[in-house]
Amino acid sequence: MQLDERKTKILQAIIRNYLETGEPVGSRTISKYTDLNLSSATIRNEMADLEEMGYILQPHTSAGRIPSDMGYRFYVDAMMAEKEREVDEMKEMLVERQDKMETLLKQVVKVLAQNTQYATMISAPSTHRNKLKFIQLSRVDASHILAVIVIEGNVIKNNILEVNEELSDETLLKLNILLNTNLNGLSIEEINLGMIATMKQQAGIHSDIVSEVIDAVAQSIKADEDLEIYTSGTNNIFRYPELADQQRASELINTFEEKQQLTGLVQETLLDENSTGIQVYIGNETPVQSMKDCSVVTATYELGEGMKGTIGIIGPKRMDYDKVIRTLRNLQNQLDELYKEEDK
Amino acid sequence: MQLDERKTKILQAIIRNYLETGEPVGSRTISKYTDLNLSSATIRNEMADLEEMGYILQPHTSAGRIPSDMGYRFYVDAMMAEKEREVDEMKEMLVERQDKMETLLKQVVKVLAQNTQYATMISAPSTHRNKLKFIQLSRVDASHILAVIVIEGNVIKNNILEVNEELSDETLLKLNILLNTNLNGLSIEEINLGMIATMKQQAGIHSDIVSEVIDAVAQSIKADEDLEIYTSGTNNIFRYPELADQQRASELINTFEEKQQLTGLVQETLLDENSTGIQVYIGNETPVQSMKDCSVVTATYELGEGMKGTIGIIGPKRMDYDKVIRTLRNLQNQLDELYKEEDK
DNA sequence: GTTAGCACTCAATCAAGGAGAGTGCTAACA
DNA sequence: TGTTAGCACTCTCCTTGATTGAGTGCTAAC
Repeated sequence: MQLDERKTKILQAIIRNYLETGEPVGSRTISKYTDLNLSSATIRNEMADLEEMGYILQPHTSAGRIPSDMGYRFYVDAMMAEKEREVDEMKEMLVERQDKMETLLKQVVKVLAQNTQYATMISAPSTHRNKLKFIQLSRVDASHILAVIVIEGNVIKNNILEVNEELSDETLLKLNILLNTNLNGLSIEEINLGMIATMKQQAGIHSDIVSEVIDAVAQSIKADEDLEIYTSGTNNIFRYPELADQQRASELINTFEEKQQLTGLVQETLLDENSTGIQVYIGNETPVQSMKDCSVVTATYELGEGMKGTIGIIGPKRMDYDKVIRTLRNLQNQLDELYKEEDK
Repeated sequence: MQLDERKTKILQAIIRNYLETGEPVGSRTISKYTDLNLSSATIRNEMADLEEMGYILQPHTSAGRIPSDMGYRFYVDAMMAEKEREVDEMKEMLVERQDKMETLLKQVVKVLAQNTQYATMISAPSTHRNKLKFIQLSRVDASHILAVIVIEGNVIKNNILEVNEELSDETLLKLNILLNTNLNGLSIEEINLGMIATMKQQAGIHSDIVSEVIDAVAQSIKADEDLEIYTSGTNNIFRYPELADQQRASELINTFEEKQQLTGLVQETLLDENSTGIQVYIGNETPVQSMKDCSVVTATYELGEGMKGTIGIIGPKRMDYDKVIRTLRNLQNQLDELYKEEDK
């Protein structure tokens, strides 16, 4: 059987109606809702076909129909193919320029949650393709030195190292110069064993510290990478009865609190990236188990080359895909601009 | 009317039973549960008295009794007065020594939630009585310098400052020495205007930067102070039917996500501190509106003098007060030890 | 191919009727 | 005088059955 034009229209009408109401939609409703001028009986026949084809389903024998995951998928694909809509609203909402990445991300995710009324998340831009801007070792007290690592985009990491011997000021200065001249401007991947060997040699008796620092650099970047995720609007799930029962709500809330459960989503997103950077996961398509009754829309954002992060919106399957996608596009642009400004 | 010994025993029996079951408890249950050897009829008479006195109440005419807020209060006060119980379990759970305060706090709050099966929160120790350990300015690029501020307890704050003119290495070095010699070992309050004036004078043409740095120090410490709160186990509220309905759950979860709503709790706790540092808020006693159907147990912890933070456990009114308080005492001790170790 | 009509199904709602838990009160007992 | 047994009463909860209404599938007519 084929999805002819009439079937498509009916399917879309069903989905759109369901998105609004959250209730199963019957043949009579469609008969009046669309401008097809068909009787409910005809619609019923078509609906039976659509059900057989797997686009819609009945919660129980004498209820209306609701979209299946496959139905949503069809709807979303059709919509994504449409040309982009104009973007304007929400333009000013974002903030003055922010030094602190963390504050910026928290603000973004909050605004987004308020705007969409769904639960939202954002991952800090991954740094591992990024260039080291600056390293600084300082003595904190007799047995500890502080390593401050600044990465392009002004992301700052701190690390306290324990040392056995007390280091003199000159030694520290030397080490600082050594580290900076050798490593600045390099990405994490570009630091290879050969370089490390050379540096250790140059460091003489303090070669231990060199390797400790490099370990720290690698480690501290890796460590946070999969954890820096901010969320907002978790309690929006209670707006949607189909997600609000205790079992589901509890699991979802747990996922949002234990943020490392969200890393799967981030990874998946960065993996199967498409041209727009926007993806839609419906129901079981999502990589996070607890969201199997939700839809998830993700967008990749870029803060200069290589600095990619993920934004996610989590809501019911009957999410307002249109609005969500528009909002995310918009946000992508804004973040892009923000970066350019900062760079000036 | 007076609370004689028998009434007290009956009241405690009622509360204890209710803590376990969460169901209203009837006279027959108490008649068998206690070793008083009284018939249910006698218990009924006493219960009528207790109700009149306000310690218990009936959800509806022919249900058993449940404790009122006042009843809980009586129970908790009586319990707190008892001598401390022995502490042992959970001893090893805490961690190897942690450099990063943040990681430590996150771990603590998580372990606590798993242990108690309630929702938990912890506030980072307030720093404003604390001593500056170390300041370091570094040039990041032509127009930005990075100020790293380390405070006793190895709390690290970063701050990027914009400068108009490019600063030479020598200038930076001079400024670093100036700042450190003048400010190290001082608490935020001890930095007064006279000192700042002297420093500015010594800094000559770079006096702008001195004030900017000091501003940054003050600001960055203040800024985080009321926001660094970590939570865990939010979804534990679903274990308790009396908290799990949508309205309440949604509000609570929102409170836990918008952590600044919890600052009220922290402030309150630090304010009406008692000798043990442990407080119990029952129902409407809690300073956070959304928790009016919960009980909140808070503990003040100290990481060296002046570094005080708050731990909170939020659960239903029929919380296992005994266990919670024991656990918190335990934790206080452990954190205390941890600090001493770190100081060595 | 479309539509009207009818029989059928099922969830949701409501009222009625018990069952069960628990109470208050009274009268008897030690 | 304090305690207890017993009984009538109250109220929630659960079950049951009837009703309603939305929606369907099928068939026959247009």
